[in-house]
Amino acid sequence: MTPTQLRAFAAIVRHGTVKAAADELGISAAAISSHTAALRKELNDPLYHPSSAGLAFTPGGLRLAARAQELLGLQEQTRQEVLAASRGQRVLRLATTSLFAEYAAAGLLELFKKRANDIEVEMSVHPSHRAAELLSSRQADIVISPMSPISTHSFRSSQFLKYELVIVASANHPLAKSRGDAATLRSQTWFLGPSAVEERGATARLLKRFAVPEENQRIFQSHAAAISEIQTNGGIAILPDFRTASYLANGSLKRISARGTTESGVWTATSLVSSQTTAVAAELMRFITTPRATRAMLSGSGANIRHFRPSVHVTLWN
Amino acid sequence: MTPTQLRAFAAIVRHGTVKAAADELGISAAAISSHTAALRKELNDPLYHPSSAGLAFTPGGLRLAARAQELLGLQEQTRQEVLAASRGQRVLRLATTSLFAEYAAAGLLELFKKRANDIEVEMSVHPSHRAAELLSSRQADIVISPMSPISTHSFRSSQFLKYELVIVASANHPLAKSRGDAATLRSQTWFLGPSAVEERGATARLLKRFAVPEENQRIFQSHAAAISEIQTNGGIAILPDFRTASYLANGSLKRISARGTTESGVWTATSLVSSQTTAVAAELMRFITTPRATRAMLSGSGANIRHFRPSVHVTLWN
DNA sequence: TAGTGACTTAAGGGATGCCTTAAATCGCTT
DNA sequence: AAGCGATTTAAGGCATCCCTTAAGTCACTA
Repeated sequence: MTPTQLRAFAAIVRHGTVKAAADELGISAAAISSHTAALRKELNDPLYHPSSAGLAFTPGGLRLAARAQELLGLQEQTRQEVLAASRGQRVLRLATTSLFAEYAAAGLLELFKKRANDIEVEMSVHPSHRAAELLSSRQADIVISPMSPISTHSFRSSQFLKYELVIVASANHPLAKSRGDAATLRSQTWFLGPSAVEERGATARLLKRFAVPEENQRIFQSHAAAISEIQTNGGIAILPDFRTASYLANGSLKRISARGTTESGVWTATSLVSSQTTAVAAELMRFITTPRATRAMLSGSGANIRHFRPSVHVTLWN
Repeated sequence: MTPTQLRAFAAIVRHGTVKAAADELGISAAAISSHTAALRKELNDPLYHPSSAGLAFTPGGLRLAARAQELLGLQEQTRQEVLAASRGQRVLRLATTSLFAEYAAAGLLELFKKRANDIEVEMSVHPSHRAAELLSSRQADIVISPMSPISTHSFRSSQFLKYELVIVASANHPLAKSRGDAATLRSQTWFLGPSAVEERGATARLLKRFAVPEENQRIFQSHAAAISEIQTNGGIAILPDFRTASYLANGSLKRISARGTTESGVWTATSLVSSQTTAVAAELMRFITTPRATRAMLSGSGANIRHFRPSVHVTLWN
């Protein structure tokens, strides 16, 4: 699966014929075909075959078509990023869990970016058990997740923000008035964000404590979407305490208080030791524990236009 | 930038020394070094150099480190996907705009997946101008976006859902009571979702019509997050009409009605012509226009646990 | 100052990649 | 049934890749 082979296959896909692909790349049709042959052998799939209406791709061929383009694009992007980096463009790659990304990251990053105006920040969401792997393979400069700090000869951690998850319901929910017991809570429909997919972490502990059956869990693309659902559909949801104030103040949500309806966690930032990490990452490690940073995370914010590129990708399977 | 070179470099990054990388791959240190030399030449960057505390990577080297791992991972994933496809695993790749992904996709896909239980669905969000490119390069089987249907010899479109964007504010917002004029609306803070980043489309038309200055626009990671902000922070937001009913009913939001505060669009599904597309895609093209599908999109839903893998990636730059 | 350990460069051989032309195969058309 | 257009296979030449061993460079240390 060399780049040349992928380029040839991608050209076939784009043009629909081998000949046109050969013309585009300026080589003979036979050369294209031999690249295909190599791919067919490696992947053990015919990929496509001629038919009356042009080429007919096999399911495997269609999968490869999609990914080939992606692989080549990623390679080109890599080239440009390395070039940009050598020209002095500084990048910070931040990996976080979904709850932090949604409720605390925006405020932190907005403030941090003001301090170093030429910096580019990339934030991606991962399950917390990948933290060490992401750092040591250098896929992220800093990982923020709710784990106990790991201190080895290669990692450096600092805890910077405590939070509590609480259970909330809409103001007119029956449970908002009477204290509910565990069985009642378990039988509710729980409207959850992506953090419910994680197997560890505070959300998972809450779900486990109440033994919420899977059929009572509905998961949404964002925590905000889940909260929005309970305001109209009944049911209950989980929210960090520092984001409840405004809802409680304007009366749109009520907090459910029963035994064990809160669960606390501490967000921890981890990076490689300073000799192995970037200057920007070390700077954020220092900054993240300052009171200003804490205030920014707790208050949150939205980004300004033109400087914000979100990317969403969702997979549903069986 | 061949796979072999990337593997060698990734091993150096993981282990921190050339020798250890050579041992892992079972080749000599000189071989590793020659791979590095090739990369250095191609990318025109030294990538790293020896230092007292192990290897010190250049900024470009760190960028490459991150991407090399990703490239290799994507390649391996491709291999497995092609294999799975040849075993009969069926996949539908759906590309949509951000508004559809958040407000209509969940209900549609949940229902569609019930009809064909072994199917895997991948949904990704893209700007609508990439529709044709995504289809013809086979990166997506179906594109859903608010465009006028394109009908050529290679594409097939059908419009399936009309929607209207309306402007909303929290119930206690001053504008909720009095009719506002354009100047008043323009001076509000607009809390927006990712759709505001697009240069065309209904959201962009609304922002343009009121000439909302950029400093009044705050963009959030999801439309739901933006809506949640206006309930406590004042300001106004944009919402599809079919999602307003529940908010209006429980009084948490009010619709702002002034001249030009609505903008309509039609979501259109586009695929390659049936001879060029997959059976699953053709099936969704038929299904999407049925009344059941319409109802499902308008009512929406969340996915069941274990069958839902969201992925978030956000870039902030200057 | 010589030694040591780690990385890089040089040289060389075997294997593979990539492209060409030429021939073969296959499906469709006249 | 022959012709035609398109794809594939075969054969061969040239370049490149990939690995090895051996020598060179450099920083640190005894």
